[in-house]
Amino acid sequence: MAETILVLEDDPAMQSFLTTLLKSKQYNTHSFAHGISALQHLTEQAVDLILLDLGLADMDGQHWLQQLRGWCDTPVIVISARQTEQDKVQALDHGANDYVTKPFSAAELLARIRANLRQTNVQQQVFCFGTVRLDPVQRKVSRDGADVHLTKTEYDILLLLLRHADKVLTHNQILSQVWGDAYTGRPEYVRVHMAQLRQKLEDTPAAPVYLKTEPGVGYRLKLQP
Amino acid sequence: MAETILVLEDDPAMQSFLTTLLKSKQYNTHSFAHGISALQHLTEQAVDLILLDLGLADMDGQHWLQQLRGWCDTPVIVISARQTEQDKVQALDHGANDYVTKPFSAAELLARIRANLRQTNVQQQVFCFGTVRLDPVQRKVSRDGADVHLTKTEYDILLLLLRHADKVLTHNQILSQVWGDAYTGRPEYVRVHMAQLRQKLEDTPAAPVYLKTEPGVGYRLKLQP
DNA sequence: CCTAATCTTTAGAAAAACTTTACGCCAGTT
DNA sequence: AACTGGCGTAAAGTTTTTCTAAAGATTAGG
Repeated sequence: MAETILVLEDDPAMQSFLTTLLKSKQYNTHSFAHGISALQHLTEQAVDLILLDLGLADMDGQHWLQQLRGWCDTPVIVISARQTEQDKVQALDHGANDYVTKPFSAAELLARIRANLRQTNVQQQVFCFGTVRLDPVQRKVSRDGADVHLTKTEYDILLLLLRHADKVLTHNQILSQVWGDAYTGRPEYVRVHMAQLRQKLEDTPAAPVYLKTEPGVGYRLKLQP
Repeated sequence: MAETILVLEDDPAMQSFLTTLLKSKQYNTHSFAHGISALQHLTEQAVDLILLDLGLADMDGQHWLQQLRGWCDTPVIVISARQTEQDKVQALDHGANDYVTKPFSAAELLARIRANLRQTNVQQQVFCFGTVRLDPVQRKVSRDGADVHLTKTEYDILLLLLRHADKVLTHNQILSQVWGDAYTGRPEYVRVHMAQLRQKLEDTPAAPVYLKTEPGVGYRLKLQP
């Protein structure tokens, strides 16, 4: 499953360079030129990593970062032409996870992206809840020790929920991660497949203990009943 | 509570510089010149962060890192005189969290240390008042340690009040933020849901201590009773 | 102290959201 | 060409949430 990276960069040439680079490595990208619209997007949909150019036109990048950190822990890599020590220290203390100065090499940026994504994905081999186990390496799911066959869609949804265990995922987050951005606004797709997952994984599908509905919002996978 | 930093560096002058710098910032330090002894130490005692000089005499730093990552997730900041892109990419892909090239500024190194320590301490923002806690990441609310179920509207109102704690929010501000601009002028919507919130969160809903009414204006959430 | 406006609380109606099942289509397989 | 499994669609039935309305309490102002 591809990770999603948000790019906040107001220079069109640079934005295009970054998105092309990221897409060539199979990342999903969401690009924004304005701080406001990026923040708005993040409130609606979580991403796995953020690339932030400090030199934004509409607001100060440092200030943007500070604001974001009030409520969001997503890793942020700052990209900036400014090389002074003070800029770096300030950005890192405002919550940046890494700082890259222009000009930078594409390979180094990609490596730093990988390093920052890695620490998010808790290097857990097997995900568990109740008697259910999901092994992402073997792409296998079992319940009470017996293998359970999941379709690709079901598996993708379950893995997404497990990667964000105990958090609520909105219908649109699930749709865009599993089906693709073009499918947002079709919550019924998710519902049908959630019903299937409950049939296969819950003791009492009609009264689910782990795969919980959050009416009006989305779904949450609870690790504890 | 001071964090402990392990320094693996075989140049005595550099090691001394680093430990002095770290101690001046109240970090505990454990210094090693040999990869083997550092590994040995780590098996016995966990540290919060590792500073690794790639130019070790007794073994290759890249290889040391690779070995460590087999069983240990502690953040590693690599320090190296080698500036080539290939070295950086390799170290980051072997599990380094950050890469600093010599010569570096002390302030920048300290800032990067802070940034890397920060992401370990899962310092997720949580809003609190009385015994009530709201975790915006998990979208969960608890009271006296027990989960409290809030509907979407109730949750949205509470989060809005918490984001503007101790300030008065007018009915119309709440309506436009939670329902949308088209709903201003219907204060009764807010009232019914505020009553619900009090039922769920206040000890004596009829005499609220936190969710206060400002007659004629709106509501205010007081952080202190 | 009286009045009008504002507010709390409850209950039930209405709306929205959700679950579940069934069916037809499509792609890949036999 | 028929079979199969997986998916999207639709519809019926259920649950949850929200809105409405009304009765009683509180507040602000004269």
